[in-house]
Amino acid sequence: MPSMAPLSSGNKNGDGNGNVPGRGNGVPFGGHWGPPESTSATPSAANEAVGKRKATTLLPQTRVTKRQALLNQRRALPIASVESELVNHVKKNETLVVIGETGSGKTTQLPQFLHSAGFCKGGMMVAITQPRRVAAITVATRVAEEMGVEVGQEVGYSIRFEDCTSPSTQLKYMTDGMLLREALLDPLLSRYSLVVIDEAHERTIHTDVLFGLLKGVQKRRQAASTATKSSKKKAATTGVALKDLQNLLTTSKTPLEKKNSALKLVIHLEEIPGDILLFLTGQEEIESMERLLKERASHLSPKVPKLLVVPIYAALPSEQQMRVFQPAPDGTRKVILATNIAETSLTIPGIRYVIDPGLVKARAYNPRTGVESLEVVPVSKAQARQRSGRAGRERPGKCFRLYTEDLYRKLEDSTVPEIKRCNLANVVLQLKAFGIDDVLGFDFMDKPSRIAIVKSLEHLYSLGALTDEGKLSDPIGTRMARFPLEPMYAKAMLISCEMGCSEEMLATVSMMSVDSVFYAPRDKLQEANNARNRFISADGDHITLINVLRHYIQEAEEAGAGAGAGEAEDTSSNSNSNENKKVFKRIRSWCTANFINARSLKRAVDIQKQIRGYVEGMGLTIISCGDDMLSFRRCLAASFFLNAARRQLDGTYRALASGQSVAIHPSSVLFGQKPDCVVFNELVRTNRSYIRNITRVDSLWLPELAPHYYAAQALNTPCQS
DNA sequence: GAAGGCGCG
Repeated sequence: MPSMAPLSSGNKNGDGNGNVPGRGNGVPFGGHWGPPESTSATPSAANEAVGKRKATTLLPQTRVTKRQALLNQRRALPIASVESELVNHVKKNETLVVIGETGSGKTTQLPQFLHSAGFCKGGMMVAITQPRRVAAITVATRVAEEMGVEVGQEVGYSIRFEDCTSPSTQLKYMTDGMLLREALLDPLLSRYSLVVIDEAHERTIHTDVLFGLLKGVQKRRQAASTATKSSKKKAATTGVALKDLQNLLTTSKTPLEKKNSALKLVIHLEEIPGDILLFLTGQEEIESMERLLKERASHLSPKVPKLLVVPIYAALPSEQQMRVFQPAPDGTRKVILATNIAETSLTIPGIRYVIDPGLVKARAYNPRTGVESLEVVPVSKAQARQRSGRAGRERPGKCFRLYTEDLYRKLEDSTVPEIKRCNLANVVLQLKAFGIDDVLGFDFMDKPSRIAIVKSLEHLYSLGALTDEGKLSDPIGTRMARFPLEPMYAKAMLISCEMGCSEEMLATVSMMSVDSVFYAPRDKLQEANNARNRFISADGDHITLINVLRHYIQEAEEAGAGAGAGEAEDTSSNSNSNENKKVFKRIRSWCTANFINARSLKRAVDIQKQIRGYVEGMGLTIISCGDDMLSFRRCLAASFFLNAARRQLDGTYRALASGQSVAIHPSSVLFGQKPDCVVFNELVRTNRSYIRNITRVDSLWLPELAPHYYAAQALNTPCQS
């Protein structure tokens, strides 16, 4: 897979005011500083350093002069002037919050300062966490280059499916989720002298759990040893540097008006040439805007620059995603229609104009009903700044905000931390596995609501992961916590091993753990549906997805991959041999022909392989039920009994656990069918409440297979149609 | 009757 996202902090456009204030204990996010918006930034040492870097890396040079050039660049970074001050603060304080702008050198330089200061002596490491995998890889690679070592040696990285470290590794870049997994095996994180939590302002769920956990680790390590320094945390807010950026504020109010304004703005922008980045909320909005823009652009007078409209969102197949990086032909203006993927996850060079309608689709969670939803909500001020910062990275740019200055002032300062907006079942299971029995009393930086935690405890108890005393059960709970899966899927794996269909369940949980493998653009919906019919099972989506995975692996084997599709792609990406390229190409075209998202499916294969290893590591065996899909459906009922729904007299469905009315999602193969009773994997609310990934079951199986949950309920009355 | 913001393990 090509890596998509140049690291944001790799783009050096700081304004050169490189103050890096040290702060005392426990004052995270004590302030935010940086240049005010709409101000011109003066050229600075940091900006000049960018030019030098580009020039030096392009010229063929000897290794020695290249290192010298790298060293000069390092010295020009704002953070370089405060190295000794920073190191002293780290030595003096248990916890340090470092705030500096994008490009000031926090991510790449601070770890090297710590390395020079001796924090990696005696086999100890410094961990630096990142919210995203690509960032962990690119930063580690960059730092290794600066230190003149091979990545994986003194400087390494660790992400899911890829451990690029060795016994000599001293600086270890890793995803925050990966450090959490490590903490399960080594609760004192005894191999690390320091932990640096980068991009802490993003407040991912993993970052927030780490904060609470590290606070406990500090206390226990202090108690265990007063002689050694304990772990340190660094929280970094990335200031957004705006170069000559102006904000044009209009008065649109409703999303529809904003859409029209955005449309008009793109068409009528009489600004000097430069690409436009328009933020929209989702795939559907992007697809309709794409149609509208193309239609209008075809009627434009020849005097106006032509428009090249390029969509980008996470579910788009990667070949199409790559189009945003291709420069527009001369005389053509590129217009990128993006979701918030373009906010942090990928940086598109050459953007001169950003149009920000001020809306974003955000996850919301109602703990009372257990329903997750995606709601279109106003962005926060921090998000608005982040968006405007995507323009003018290389030269002056503009951001057009489609809302009034008054509305901007009313926006929240920052986005609500993720941990307050989602289902906590997995977090609570992990905390229990860390030995934290009092989850309600856990030291969260922002505490989720009591009801959200209690609901998660109830959920885990229903799955048998907790004892009556609320402790992690053994072996069920301890085994569940070891899987990198949602608790319900982890339990499903364990049950399937007893019910003789673990091979099928392994395929199911792998497919459930990735974004939908079916790619269905609006304009080719019929074609996509026809393609899906090749795999369809009348029993529902789970078996349909198993069929997809089986066909894929068979295709890969026929293409000459030997041991399976995962192996095929692994080899092809690591090798340049023509044979592997051919295999890779054939699998790709099979995916395209079947409207299958190759990236998602590849990921499912990787997960399948990883989970298989975990199951076998527990001494359990993976066995297939062959064609006995009845057994498998019974196993689905036994596993997903909390997510069962029955058809009502009026044709709607009632979710049995919450009692709420739901409908079968149009993406389900059972859409349009009228099964009496189903189990499902997701309950999402959009215009109405939909259930997704559904299998037809017999309602009598529920009290039979989950008597502890259904014994009291009368399910033996047949549903009338 | 008609639809999937972004990540991480």
